Amino acid sequence: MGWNIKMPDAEYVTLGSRELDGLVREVVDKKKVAIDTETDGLILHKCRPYYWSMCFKSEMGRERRITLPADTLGAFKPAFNDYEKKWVFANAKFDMHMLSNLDINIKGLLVDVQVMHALLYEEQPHGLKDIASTLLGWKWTDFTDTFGSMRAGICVCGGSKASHFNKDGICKKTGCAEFRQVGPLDLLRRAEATNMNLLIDYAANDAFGTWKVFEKLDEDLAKEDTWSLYDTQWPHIKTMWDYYYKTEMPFTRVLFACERNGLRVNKKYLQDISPGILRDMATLRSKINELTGTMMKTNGPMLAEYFIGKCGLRPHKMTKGGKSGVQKPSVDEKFLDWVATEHRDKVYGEVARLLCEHNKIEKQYGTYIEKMPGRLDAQDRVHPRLNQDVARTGRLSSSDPNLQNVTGGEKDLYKLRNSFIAKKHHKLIVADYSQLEMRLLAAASQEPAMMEIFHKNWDIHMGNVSIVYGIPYEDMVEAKKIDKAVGKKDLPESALTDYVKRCLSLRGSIKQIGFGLNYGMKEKAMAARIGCSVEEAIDTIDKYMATYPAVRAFFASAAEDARRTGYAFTLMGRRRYLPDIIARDDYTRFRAERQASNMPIQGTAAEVCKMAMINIYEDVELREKYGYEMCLQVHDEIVGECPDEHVDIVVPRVREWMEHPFPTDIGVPLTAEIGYGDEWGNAKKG
DNA sequence: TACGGCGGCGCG
DNA sequence: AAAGCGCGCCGCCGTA
Repeated sequence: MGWNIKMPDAEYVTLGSRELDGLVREVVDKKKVAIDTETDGLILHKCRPYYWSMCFKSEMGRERRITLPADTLGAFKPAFNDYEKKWVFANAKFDMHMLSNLDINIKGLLVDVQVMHALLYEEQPHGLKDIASTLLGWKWTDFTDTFGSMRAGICVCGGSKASHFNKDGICKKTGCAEFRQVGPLDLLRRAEATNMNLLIDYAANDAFGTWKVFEKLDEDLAKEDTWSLYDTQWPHIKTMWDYYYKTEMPFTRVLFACERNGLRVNKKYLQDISPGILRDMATLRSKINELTGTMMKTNGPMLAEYFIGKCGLRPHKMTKGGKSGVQKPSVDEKFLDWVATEHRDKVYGEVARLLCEHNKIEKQYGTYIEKMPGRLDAQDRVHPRLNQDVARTGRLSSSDPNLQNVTGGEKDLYKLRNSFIAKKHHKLIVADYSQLEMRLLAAASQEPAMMEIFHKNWDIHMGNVSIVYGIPYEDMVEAKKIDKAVGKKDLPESALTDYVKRCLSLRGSIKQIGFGLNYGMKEKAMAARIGCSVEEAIDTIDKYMATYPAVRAFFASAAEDARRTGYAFTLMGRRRYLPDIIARDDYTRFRAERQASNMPIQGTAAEVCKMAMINIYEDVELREKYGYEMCLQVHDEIVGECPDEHVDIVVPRVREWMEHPFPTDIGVPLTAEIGYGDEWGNAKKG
């Protein structure tokens, strides 16, 4: 098996066996137990464990490594109900879902070795097999290698004894043509029938590996000091061990609750808007075919051939070239937009416009109309995963589906955000931080002038313009009002005087500067973004930096510190190692520098939202008395659901936790805007 | 036929 | 040669 250590024999304990009662008693007494499940699939809301395994240190100081059938789980309820016990998992939320689907609900603390690993080795993969192999030098075969491929078909008539299909889809054994895709369950059944010992051994490996990896990571976290911008403010978080157990471990339970709740989807709404979208796409497609005289694919290399080869346009940039390394002209939205405006009177200008429109609709249709119904549970709720060990900055990521990139605002042509709704007699509570990253920039740099803007509760971009250019803040506010009124046709165009226009344009450009700096943008890119000359961009940046010298110093020291220490860090002391910061290659090094200046801001913003969510979750009354349940986080936004009658109590309470995520002040006020409504897209601020 | 890479684009 | 941080997913294409 590739093991180079002495491993305890795998035990197998079944329901009704003589050993079971003794084992339950022993587990009840344990402070820490590693467990893992073997399930019939990966779907969070419906798959179930068929076997499970555990590992813990017995009285003799020796690890026990045990596989059990799922029907034994009920016997361990006394252990699962212990609030103090630490349950060690690899990918805890997944196993929690599987157990929960059998109505087994673990009350104790959820320790996840993958999350622990992500804190120390954020640049590496965090799967259990990867961790075990890099930390301990252990390897064992994965599920597919042990039990066979899931790709082959399986015969329905064959029952639990799996029979493979030939290439024509006919069962080799019976000639039966009725088949379905092989799932993990089929493989487990096959293993049961053919080699039960292998199954027992394999299942026990995962729990044992989890346990050994846990022991190592637990020690290593304690050796790792946090280095925080504000370390004196949290004397109780001295090491990464402290950080893990006080922050990430409780957060896992919060995320599990979010995933478990999911969001309700209005299936009928999706059905209703589907035909119209299909019609729009078909219309666009036929127009494109007509104009180009071909059955043109709407994306892919054919586009380059058409615009560059056939129409003779000059490409803006080239693609990377893939495996073959053949670079082709890039046909992205920017290019299509350019063609559509520069050549609007030509046939291909119109084609570009139509392609642009079509491709956006196609993407949204595929993602949110076509695939969504298959993801829903019996209550029409979708359960996106909220991954705690993916983003190197410490942010969450969302997948299956990703609800952190649902189209919104103007681009949401078919109001897809409104397909996410509250359940009956409930409202969605949508809470947003305002200008979180800009506030954290002010706090991290301790720039007094910028902090002052937030203390006065000014709009940061208008405040920046006001200070950098000496324009009275009131004028900026007035300009924005006029702009809004003209937009609504309450005022004539003539109300937009040159002065008002100047105020508005300065706000726009300084806003881009603010974002650009966070991303480590250089003046050239800034100029392109703002739509001004490079000289003007340099001038604006200079003015900005002269006004906020501490901000300049902050960005400079972010890169310098990373060069000296090898890593960038956040307010709570999470690190991101950046070996490329000393790369000889300029492009590589510059990228590391941009990452170094972005990490403290983006990473700290992630921590702010994380702490807020923990606070909200641990405010038990919110849940148990007022029925508030969290559903989703979109980086600086927390989406929850609560009964209609409790909205007035829940909203200010959620706001309070968001605005005070830490036990101490960070020197800049944080503010959250909270809206509620029946649909995600319509949650009105109130 | 399945998979991985890539281009492109959605969000913060 | 390249100069915008962090993600995930779609369709397409080349590959085995």
